[in-house]
Order: sequence, then structure tokens, then C-alpha cells
Amino acid sequence: MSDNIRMEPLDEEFFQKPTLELAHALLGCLLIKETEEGTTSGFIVETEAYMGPHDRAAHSFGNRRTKRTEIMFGKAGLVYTYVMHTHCLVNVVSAGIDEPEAVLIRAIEPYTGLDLMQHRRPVDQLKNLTNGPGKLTKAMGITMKDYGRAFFESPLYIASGFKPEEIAQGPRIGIAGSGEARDYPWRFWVKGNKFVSR
DNA sequence: TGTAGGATGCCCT
DNA sequence: GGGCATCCTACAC
Repeated sequence: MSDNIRMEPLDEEFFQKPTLELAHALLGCLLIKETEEGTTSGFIVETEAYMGPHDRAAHSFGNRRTKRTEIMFGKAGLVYTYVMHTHCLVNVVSAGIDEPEAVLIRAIEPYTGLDLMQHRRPVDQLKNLTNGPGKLTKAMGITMKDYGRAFFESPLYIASGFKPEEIAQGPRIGIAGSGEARDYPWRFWVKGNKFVSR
């Protein structure tokens, strides 16, 4: 991990790359959320790509365009949050206008604001604080209010972090009912990082 | 207007 | 490994 971390948003252009490439590139980046309670941040260590109209596991499968998925049709770098059961999950919109693809942030390694994160989400072991998509949003205070924001602007943004030594790739999680799409190796993680969800 | 079903997490066997 | 909390969305009537 680099010791000269800059907590400044990446350029909008960073997000303008093919979705699978973006899912790769986001690993090691720093995710930052500023709230009235304080600022928390963590390095992205696990992502999943959702490839739009032809990906049965994607919300935008078949070009489904609803109030919920609308933001996926927007430009790369926008924030797509949605509620799953009792949790809020956060995605980075990718690809071009009218190409509803996205990258789900599945896990982060806590960096700053540890106290605030543990206050929001008390856990017995640190590794359980942010090792899942619903966990990290709660710890960082990411909610539906962030829907439609941009990851290249405060208060919820992504900065450069460290360059992962080795990246692993495999099938996505929690999409068993998505036919053949469940086997696509579109999940990426920092190999050996203990905050990866599984 | 009703209802089925999750890109989850947690607690129990 | 399985059940359930809990709630919004999508879609069927």
C-alpha cells in the first residue's frame, strides 16, 4: 500500500472504460464518504460487473428501464444505490449513455474513520466490519440519498489508492437464479485480502 | 391494489 | 446449511 494516499476524487474520465476493465481498475481504489458525523474511507477489494441487457443477473437485463434502474442508463461514474431486503447496496454506473452496465462494490478494507464505522456497525472482529456489500454501506453511511450522485464529486467519491499485487477472478455471488449468467467469471477481488466477502 | 421475490446478513442447527 | 427479518420494486390482476 502506498503511503502517499490522496483523498481527492478521480477524474470523471477514469470511469470511461469498458465495464470489466473498470471492475478491475476499481480494486485498490479508495472509497470515501463524507457525512455530518464524519468521514469514512476504505480501499475497494472486491467488485462484480453487471453487463446490462444481455446479462440475466443484471437489473437492466432486457433493457428493463424503470425508476430504479434509470440511473444505469446514465453516464459512467454515477452512483447506483438500491435496497436489498434490509440493506442498501452500492454500484458504480459504467459504459456509455443508454448502455446500462454497472460495477457492484462488494467489499472494502477500512482505512480512515474506523471509530465511526464501528459505531454504526458494531462487530466483534474488525474483518467483519465491511466484508460484504450490505455491510460496507452501513458502516460508511451510504444510503438511497446517494442515488444519482457522482463518484467523482464530494460527498461520496473514489480516489486513487494502492495497486493490488494480484487480482483474482471468479463467478459472481448470490445470483443462482440467473441461468447461465451465474457462471460468468465477472467477480474480481484482491487476492489474499482478508476483507473479501468469501 | 395485491403479492411474489430478491446482487444480504445474522442467528440457529 | 437453512430460515427469516423486512421492505421496495415489479408486475399481475
